[in-house]
Amino acid sequence: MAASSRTVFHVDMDAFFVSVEELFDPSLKGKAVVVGGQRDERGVVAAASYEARKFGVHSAMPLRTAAKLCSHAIFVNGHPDRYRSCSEKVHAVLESFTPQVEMASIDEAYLDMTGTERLHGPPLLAAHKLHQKMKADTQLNCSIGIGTSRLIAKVCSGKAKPHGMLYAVPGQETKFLAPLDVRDIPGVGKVTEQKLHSIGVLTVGDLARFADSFLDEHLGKWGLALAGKARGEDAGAWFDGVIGESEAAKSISHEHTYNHDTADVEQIESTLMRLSEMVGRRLRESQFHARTLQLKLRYKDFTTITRARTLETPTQLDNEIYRQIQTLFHANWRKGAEIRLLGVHASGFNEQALQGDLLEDQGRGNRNEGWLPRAHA
DNA sequence: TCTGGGGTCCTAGGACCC
DNA sequence: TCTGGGGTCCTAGGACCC
Repeated sequence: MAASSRTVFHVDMDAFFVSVEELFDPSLKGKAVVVGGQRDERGVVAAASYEARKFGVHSAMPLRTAAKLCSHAIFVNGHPDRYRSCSEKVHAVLESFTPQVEMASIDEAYLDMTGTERLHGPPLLAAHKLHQKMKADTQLNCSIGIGTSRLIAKVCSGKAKPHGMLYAVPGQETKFLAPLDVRDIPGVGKVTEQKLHSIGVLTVGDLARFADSFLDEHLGKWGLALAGKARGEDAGAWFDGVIGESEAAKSISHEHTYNHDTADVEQIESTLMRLSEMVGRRLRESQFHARTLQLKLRYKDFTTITRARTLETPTQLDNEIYRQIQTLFHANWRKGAEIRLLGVHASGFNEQALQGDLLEDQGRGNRNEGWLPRAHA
């Protein structure tokens, strides 16, 4: 068992956005810093320094709330381009350890370190070297979780923060998971936590008591997989699947929240035009054509609707995108009602392979058989 | 204290087809 | 005469993640 098990690293950068901002402005170091916008703006916290967290500030919290909890905090606008370029440096460091790197987001990655012992030594030594190289090459700290699956490694990195490492030894997974709070499991948010509590499940170990049919009924197939994992089984694709290159994007979207709600048609249409152009530009950059276009509309009272339209011919043209979005808007807007947010979303890229140049899709690997044209019956 | 923006995945119902 | 069953596509909404 242990001999054949995989070694998965989950590498998670510590307070990534804040740390990157500190590189650009060292005077921020050691202070309460909130990244995401100004203290009086509509918006939420994208990241908070550990100093700010002491005052109860955390990500996803409204900026104005953060300002009340921690009035001396320094508020900084986000710089996505800075984070992207730092993320590329992080990626390069990881690739120097193993080619099997999968960036799971801008600041975290899974590494398949199986079979790298001769090169890097046992897991904890390899992790120590990674810590050091990361700091040397990027000036950033990371936390490292080590286990036999993505799930175990991810849970470990969460427990290792900041700037730590944690290794769940092969064979001990069930024991390791059992006492954990269900909320420690990635994918269990507020809603699922409440559902689990209501049926008496507080820890991962508690899940083992329930029959599969019951879990399937109440939690769906994800809960089923988690329970399997809690019992030490391989639980399928996400938990146990191959760690490879990050896959191509499946959707592209842009949205905008107004600082002041509006029902002004000219203003609304110019926003939709701008969002359509942003989506179109990114489609062309990625050489995607989208089949499905979706409008998102959020009213003043936060009620939100989405309306989609699938085209016969996929597109990447600003004008075509805007025409569809504009039509959807006028067919669905409660006329005169004030709008808080507008969004334009493009998806259905796979089908493009049917119309377009299959050669373009070479090198994407052969796992995505779904996008290959089916043989004509 | 009102609640961003960019994503992924899942569910559920209806249409449609065999 | 009271009504199949599976599969796929599409839409809308929602949970969740960083």
